[in-house]
Amino acid sequence: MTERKARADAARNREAVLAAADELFARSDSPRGVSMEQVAAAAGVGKGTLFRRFGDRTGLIRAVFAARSEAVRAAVESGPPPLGPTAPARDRVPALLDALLGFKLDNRHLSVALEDAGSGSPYAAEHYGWWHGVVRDALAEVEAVPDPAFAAHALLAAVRADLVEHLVAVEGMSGEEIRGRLGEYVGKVLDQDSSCPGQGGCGASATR
Amino acid sequence: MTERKARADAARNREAVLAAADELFARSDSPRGVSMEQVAAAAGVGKGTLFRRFGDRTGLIRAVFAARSEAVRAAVESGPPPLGPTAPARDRVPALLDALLGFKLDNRHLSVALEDAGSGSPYAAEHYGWWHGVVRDALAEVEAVPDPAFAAHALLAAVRADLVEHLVAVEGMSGEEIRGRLGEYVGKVLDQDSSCPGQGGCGASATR
DNA sequence: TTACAAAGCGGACCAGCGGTCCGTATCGTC
DNA sequence: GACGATACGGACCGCTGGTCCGCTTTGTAA
Repeated sequence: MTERKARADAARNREAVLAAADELFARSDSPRGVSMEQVAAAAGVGKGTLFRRFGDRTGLIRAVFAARSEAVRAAVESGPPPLGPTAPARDRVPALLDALLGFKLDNRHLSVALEDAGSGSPYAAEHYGWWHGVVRDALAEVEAVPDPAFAAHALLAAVRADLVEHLVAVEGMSGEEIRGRLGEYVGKVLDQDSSCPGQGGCGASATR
Repeated sequence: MTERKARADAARNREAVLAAADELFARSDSPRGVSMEQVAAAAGVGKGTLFRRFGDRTGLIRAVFAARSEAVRAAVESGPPPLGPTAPARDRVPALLDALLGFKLDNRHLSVALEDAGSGSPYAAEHYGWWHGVVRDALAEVEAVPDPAFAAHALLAAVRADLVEHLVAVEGMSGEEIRGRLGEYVGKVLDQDSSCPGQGGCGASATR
């Protein structure tokens, strides 16, 4: 009925391609170094198949990326605090960014590939729109942030894949280091200056 | 001596190429749509000349970009406050970011072209390293910022060319609007006193 | 003014890419 | 087993960045 009779080989090939592409992107240093022909060969499939199923190179990358990020997405959409929607906004924003950063650290090459995917900017991808919406809405509940939409863009920019890649590969930072710095930075954006008037007023406990 | 006399035609061609490329990138919607052959043709020059002088596509783009940004660079390096080095850091940081944003607004397409220039990430360009250094050093003089190096990366990321392009082209924001929002945002990162109220105050402020 | 190397030029040429196309093999069904 | 629908695959195309080398232009020194 509404169900299209999916052919078995088609489904199998789809999986094979996703797996092969994932593998190749992870292995390769430069995403541009991975050609569609290579992916096809690695998956044991013809080039035509690849393009028919995914449209173009960008479509393939997006599909692989979507498959990989399913878990994080689920955690954000309906997981427990602090990532899930029930968490208080003040806690959720850092958690969201940390989760996204963690994901990019775990899938560096793939993430870079997605961002420089030929057609259109990274901002055109549905993936970005989704993250921006989530972060914006969470920020909107934090009074100290006057412009949630812009702040969301700015914060998300701080975890751009190529920046993360640069910090790791060129500046030699560890994942944990980056997470720490990002946490501090996000905290700075979220905290309201009004809560801490004058200098030296509020000292005391450095909650870690 | 060490100076080789530059041939007149060589210099003339160089200028012609830079001008033609600048023009083409400014006109074209997508930087990838501008081919080296087009640039060569527009400059009235052979393709070989182009590659001999600039090495590769990335080199060309960087050269055009460098020529364009000379003025801003000079203003930052030895201009009057608030952009120049004599300005107090607290005023200079917003000024720097505003200047960079302004430049990207004025040279949107070229900036996007530079960022997605094939070889290497945007972070590999000398241009980025320079900006990062300036912003980092200025931030270091603002006590409220615990990690100038990371904060500089994060702030610079907020004015990435493709983000700016997105805000203008897709979200329909005006240049002035963006400047305003950025100003607010930067202020948020810079403000705030060095200490915070006990409870959940300013995220993790672990001195390492 | 002429002669002559060195510097520079240009466009034919190449390998490789993303993407298309269509004859052929495979699948699911009756 | 037969048959239509569906998916396959790789030859093929246009175009790109980049190379190469015979030819022209330039600056200089006689």
